[in-house]
Amino acid sequence: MIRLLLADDQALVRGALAALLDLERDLEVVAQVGRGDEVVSAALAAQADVALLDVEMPGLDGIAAAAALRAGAPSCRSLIVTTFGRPGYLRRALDVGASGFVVKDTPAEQLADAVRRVHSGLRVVDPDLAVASLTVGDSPLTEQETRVLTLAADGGTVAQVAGEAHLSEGTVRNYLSAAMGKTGGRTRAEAVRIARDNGWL
Amino acid sequence: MIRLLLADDQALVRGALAALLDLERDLEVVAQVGRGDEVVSAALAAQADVALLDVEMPGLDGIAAAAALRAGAPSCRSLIVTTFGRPGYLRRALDVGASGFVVKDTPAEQLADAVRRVHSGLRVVDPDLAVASLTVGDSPLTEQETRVLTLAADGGTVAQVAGEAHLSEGTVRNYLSAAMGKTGGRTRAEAVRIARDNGWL
DNA sequence: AGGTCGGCATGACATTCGTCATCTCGCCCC
DNA sequence: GGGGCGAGATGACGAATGTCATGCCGACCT
Repeated sequence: MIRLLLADDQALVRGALAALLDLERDLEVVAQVGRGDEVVSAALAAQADVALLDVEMPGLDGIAAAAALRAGAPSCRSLIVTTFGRPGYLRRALDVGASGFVVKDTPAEQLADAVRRVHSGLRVVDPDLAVASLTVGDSPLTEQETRVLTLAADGGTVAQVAGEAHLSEGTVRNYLSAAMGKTGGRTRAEAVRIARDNGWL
Repeated sequence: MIRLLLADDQALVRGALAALLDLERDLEVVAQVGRGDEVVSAALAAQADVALLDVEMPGLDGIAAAAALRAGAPSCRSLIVTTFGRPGYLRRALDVGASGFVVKDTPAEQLADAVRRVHSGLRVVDPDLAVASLTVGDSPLTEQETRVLTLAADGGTVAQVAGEAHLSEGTVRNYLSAAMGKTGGRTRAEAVRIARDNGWL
């Protein structure tokens, strides 16, 4: 009997996944949480074998949660289940010790198999995404560029970003300029979009 | 026995919802599609009573699909099930004749009840969203403003948008300026964000 | 000590943007 | 025919943005 933990911020999806997986004879959902920062404690309390983690979650994102699991509950393997097939997500997830990465586009029948493979120590990776991850490569952005770009992502002015980042206004422009150069975007907004699509944010 | 049609572009979510709803004695999933433009034909072929429609779908979005259902398969009621609780979505969905609107945050147990209520002719509306819809109101943007803002949404420059829209460069700026005024955003990107959050795009 | 390098700031410059008043043209209405 | 009206265009102007060269400073070699 494989003991499962579900982490997804959408209660409906969580419950539906639980229903789907509980249909399998050898699977058992023993915990559900809606926030990333509750994953480790729930995994410990429920003695979960495998954690299904969404990437977009309040508190702690799924990748960070996988890292926390690795540290705090090493016997629990993690399988990232996410809406967005961003190459950077896959790379970061594997870097952090996740055992599997599945996008929500995959047929429902394959999920249980993915869980079993992960539980038996194998790695499960979406093949399309794997090649995308290779062609796109790692994020070319430095830490600061990422930070500034993230702050600028919701459309604030340079002055606002400079204030939030405790940087000079000119420096912010420099970082944004560098980020635009590296992403190939001609505009700040375009750079944000490209970085998002690649999972670099 | 209530016959259900599921429409969601994410196969995993679709399958999971099917598993969840099939647990109920009086519910039966008779069709599943991954695109909005397959909804009507599938509903007719399967003689569905209620259609669960996601908003974000390729081909035709869930709201347009609900409208198409109203016209092409009037005996099938539609229940919008969406990730994003955008007030504008709710309003448009109701305008178009949808019988219910549920966000994916709601507990899984309530979904079956929502389906039953919709089937019996009642309307199901998320109460929080209903008040939000009242306070936010309808989109203040004109058709052109919406179009230009949508084109500008992915970060292109004014010249690009002008080319795609077959408008003068100055006119584009005028529309963007108007859109920023109406949304309250100080920046083009911010206007995009606000319009998106309200479901005006 | 000297040298190099990365993070941050500064200043100057050409574009681009956001704003506004104004003009044209087609359309509807009386 | 005349008057309004809305969509689109134009032009001008100040502010914000994108780009680049340069200066400063602390860290880290050797």
